[in-house]
Amino acid sequence: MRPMTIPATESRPYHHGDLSRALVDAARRILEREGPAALSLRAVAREAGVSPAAPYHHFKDKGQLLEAVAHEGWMALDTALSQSRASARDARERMTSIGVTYVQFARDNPALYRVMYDCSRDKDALPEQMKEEGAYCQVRDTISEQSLDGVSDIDLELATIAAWCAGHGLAEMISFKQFDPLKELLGGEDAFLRAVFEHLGMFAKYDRG
Amino acid sequence: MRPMTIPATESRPYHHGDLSRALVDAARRILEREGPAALSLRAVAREAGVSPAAPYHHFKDKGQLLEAVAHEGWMALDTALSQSRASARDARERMTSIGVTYVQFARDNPALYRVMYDCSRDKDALPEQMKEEGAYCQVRDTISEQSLDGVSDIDLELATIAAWCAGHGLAEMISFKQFDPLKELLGGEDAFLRAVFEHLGMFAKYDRG
DNA sequence: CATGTTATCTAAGCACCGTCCAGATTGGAC
DNA sequence: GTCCAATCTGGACGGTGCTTAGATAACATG
Repeated sequence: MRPMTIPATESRPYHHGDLSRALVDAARRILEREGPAALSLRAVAREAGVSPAAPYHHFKDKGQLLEAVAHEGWMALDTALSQSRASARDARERMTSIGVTYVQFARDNPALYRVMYDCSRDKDALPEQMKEEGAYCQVRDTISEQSLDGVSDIDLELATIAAWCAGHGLAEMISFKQFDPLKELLGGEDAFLRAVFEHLGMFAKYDRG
Repeated sequence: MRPMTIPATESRPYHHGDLSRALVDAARRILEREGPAALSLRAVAREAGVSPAAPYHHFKDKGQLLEAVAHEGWMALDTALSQSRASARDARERMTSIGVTYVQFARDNPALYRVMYDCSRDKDALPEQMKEEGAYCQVRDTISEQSLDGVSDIDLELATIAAWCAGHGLAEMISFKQFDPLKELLGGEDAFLRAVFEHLGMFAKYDRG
């Protein structure tokens, strides 16, 4: 007695169409709406309108789904950083700009940023791709661009690590909203970020200016 | 038929004696033996030889138990840092020493360090006590000791934040064991840590030397 | 010493979680 | 049209955090 006519117009026409895509989207929606604590596999399946076991045909386990979400986070960070680099006037401004952009990304996407690093913490490793062509490379390239010619590869790598550590540390501290009075004193969060990065003075050694 | 004589010699003589203490100890034991993922309330109760509901008479919920564990972590970090400061020869060495000690603490107690910051992440705030008399103060005092006289309070606070961020960031990166080749190149992890801190160069502005 | 109060602990149960399995459904290849 | 393989569902298992009701035992009071 169920219609055999045009079931194609239903909201779920296919088996599900592209469920892995839908699951990752659902996860990101939950993440923004309710935060990382509410991100259970079952909640994601519910949000996608599918049974709790369905995700297992597309992801080995919950961790692998979260990795897919984290991966999109890293790519979003990539584009944010490269936009920031492109819009900066000179090499020096590019350095500050990329650092501030990194921290702003973490501030504006706190749940996503947390998933990105939680995945890494569980695996005891940052994503390989990030080191080979992603955000980490952009930091290294930016440092390299404004470095003096005699800087060795080791120094360049150390500077990149130092910058990355400082950025990540600052990003986490920002989420612990305890510097607010200081921020006001300095005239807003952006000014605060720039001030901290200045105090890191991490690039003095390489600065062409 | 159970003996009414000398039940006092049993391993559990009292109701439980000091269960909150026993629970925190059990939690730390599990943490070292099996890592943060295995740290469930029920596992802690099991390890302490007590029913799953017993902890609720001593802690409001699981988070509060973890906070107690984290608190002990912060205190342990406090003593490690002050020992490090006390054993350093001059002010400059004290700066490097406290930074390296911080990262070493995180490396040597990875599970505990993670619980410490996971608690903070859940509460969106670092522990108050840390800012008022704990590790954070030690960093600020150490910077203050070697600073030039004209340095303002704001600059001192910014430098402390910068140092803390760099230390925490480095501590997390170290746990992602991806700098190992570089470490070997530089002759071991300690040399690596010192090199990174040098590249941060964060105290150039204040350095008396 | 008997009594009652209070803190502590247990047993059982709730809703939820991640995960697996048997079976139903479906799209596409032959 | 038939079969196959991929996909999805319903149901189950053990685990989790947490609550409630009731047992137990230390302690203060008479």
